[in-house]
Amino acid sequence: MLDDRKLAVLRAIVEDYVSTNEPVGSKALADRHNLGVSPATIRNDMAALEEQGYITQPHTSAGRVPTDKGYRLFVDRLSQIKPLSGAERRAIETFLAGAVDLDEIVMRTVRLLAQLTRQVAVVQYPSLTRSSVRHVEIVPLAERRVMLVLITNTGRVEQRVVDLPEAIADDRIANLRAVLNACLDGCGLSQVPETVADVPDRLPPEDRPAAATILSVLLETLVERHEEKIVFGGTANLAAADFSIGLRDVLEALEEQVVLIRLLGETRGLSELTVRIGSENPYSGLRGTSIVAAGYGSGDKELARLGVLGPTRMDYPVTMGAVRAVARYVGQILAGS
Amino acid sequence: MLDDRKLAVLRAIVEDYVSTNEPVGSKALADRHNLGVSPATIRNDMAALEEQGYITQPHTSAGRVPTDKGYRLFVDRLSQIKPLSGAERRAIETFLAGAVDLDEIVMRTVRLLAQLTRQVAVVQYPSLTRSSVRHVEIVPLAERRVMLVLITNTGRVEQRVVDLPEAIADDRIANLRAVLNACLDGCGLSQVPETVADVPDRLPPEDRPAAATILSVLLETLVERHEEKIVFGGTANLAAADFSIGLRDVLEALEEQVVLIRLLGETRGLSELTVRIGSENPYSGLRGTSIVAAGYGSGDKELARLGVLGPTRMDYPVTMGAVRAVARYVGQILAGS
DNA sequence: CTTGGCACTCGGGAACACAGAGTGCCAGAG
DNA sequence: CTCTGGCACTCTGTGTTCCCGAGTGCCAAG
Repeated sequence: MLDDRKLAVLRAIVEDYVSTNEPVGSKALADRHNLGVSPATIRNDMAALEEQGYITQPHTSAGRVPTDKGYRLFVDRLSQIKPLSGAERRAIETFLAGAVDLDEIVMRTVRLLAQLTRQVAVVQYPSLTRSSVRHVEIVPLAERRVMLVLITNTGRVEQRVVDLPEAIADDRIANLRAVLNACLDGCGLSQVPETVADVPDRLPPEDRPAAATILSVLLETLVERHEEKIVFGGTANLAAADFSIGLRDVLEALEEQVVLIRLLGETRGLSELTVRIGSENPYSGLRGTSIVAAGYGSGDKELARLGVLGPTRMDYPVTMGAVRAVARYVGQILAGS
Repeated sequence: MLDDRKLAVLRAIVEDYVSTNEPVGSKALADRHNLGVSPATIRNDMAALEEQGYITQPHTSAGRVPTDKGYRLFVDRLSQIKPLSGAERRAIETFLAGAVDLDEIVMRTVRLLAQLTRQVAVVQYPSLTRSSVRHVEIVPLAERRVMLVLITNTGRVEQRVVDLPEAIADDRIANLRAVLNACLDGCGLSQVPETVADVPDRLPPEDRPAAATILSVLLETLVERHEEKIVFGGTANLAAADFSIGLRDVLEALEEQVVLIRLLGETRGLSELTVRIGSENPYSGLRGTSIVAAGYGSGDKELARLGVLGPTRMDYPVTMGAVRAVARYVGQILAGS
């Protein structure tokens, strides 16, 4: 069906189109890449490629442009992920190393990705469901009010103010805190509901109402925040890319947490790249945009995902290299802190 | 200089231009507003207004468009802030009331403002410098590692991991925590540096190295975070507004925390509105955009600022009404939590 | 299978004309 | 002195036409 030369032609078309943003014709191809054949031959190959839906022409007398299917083939079989330069790697490292807490790690990662790829960067906070408890703190604020602070092993901190049904002395709070921590230390967040079930039984009866209130807030926190937190940046790069049409749709999609999460896609292997090209992606407002995403995590556990979004016409090898590298570094930083 | 009719003409020009987005001519004005005079008279007035720099014409044979100076006069003397409808007020209230923590309050406020005004919303987190300490927590994580958590009266929580120079027992940490809280409870954050100066003296000598480390991190946190946290949303509204040119600049400005903070401007009275029109604002990339901002706070203390950014050609009375209302409600919510 | 030749198509830019909105100015009326 | 109607003038934006050139598809020959 597709012999080697046709594939070479497709690759050349994608590369040229990405770099020039103009439909590429047979003559230009023959000139710029030395394929060793004449424009006429290339035309025949192009006709075949078009026949099979890998490329298309915007209008009769124009050059060819890759279709989503064409990009897909390019990404799957015709390109190699381009590793970052040494300077870039070092830049990543130093830039991320300066972060002092999780918020800052995530914020810097967004900036980094956006700058590196000149695209819109999207980073998901380390998932609560896949984290575990590092510490639970109960801080008395007033006689009948405490603050519940949950610290996870990924450095994420959730806090919630709780109004208690009755006053409770500080030492009893200390006891409650001790019991809770004894139960939950290192416990995966998804196991928390089962694990705390027997906490009230270990407490003196008079503390149980307060404990019940606190526990219910704790569980609520886990449920509500199940909807993951996600952050993006680099939208200025959108304006530079030329898809003036649809820009509004893209911005809207970005502000919808839910859409954004679905965009990052499902997990495959850790730091395995997911590429969604144009119409492949689940949201109609994003025709014309592609997503390159990867999971990141510490050790071998994937904690969340990150990626970039840009025009279908993007430099996939470079972008994929950048996303993969950043995902790895973020994982390392997270493991180290 | 400017008699009443000329002012009425200016007002009419602003209103028409805002609603139609097209240069407005003398005939259209005479038709739509019953000023009681003929187009010719209006033309004379317009000539005077142009002479003095309140309006301008894009090209010779077009209608007039307000200048920044014209909008300024309009805002200062010709318009009344438009209060929100009852339905809108209720919507705000219920929407904000559902928030469980500070992050969520801020996030919802951004959405609310963006939706209400159909503009880009910008919200600053309650300032650290103007908050006070509600509680300091020191959580042991490992033998030589603790997490320092600082909770402010505005619900803001800062946390930082600290590596200690030497191991320290839990009960000694508890003591340190007690001393710290005793000193700092209710202390304004700006007073913290002086207040903690004598903490080491109250501790047994063997705890002082650890305490010194922890204190220095605490102070660092205050300094670093002096650069305030700020959040924006509703950028999709930018694409709808028609200033395709310069959109890139606007997006870039929005991603610069520093610029953003300066944009919100300085404090005047609480929930006093600040309006910056086009060239009045300090950042050159934002020619063509105006900012409407207000301070918000609980009680009578201004904690931070919020506002919206949109094209100079915006509906000031409505926008100002919305910003003012949201600022007030946020203040209330914050005071109540 | 490849290649050069050739006729054909179509988008986009240049040149041009034209209608319409809007202006400035002036002279006359109140 | 102020307002008004009339009038000539000046633009921009739009539609039309025309033509160039890039690029194609097809064909016949190597």
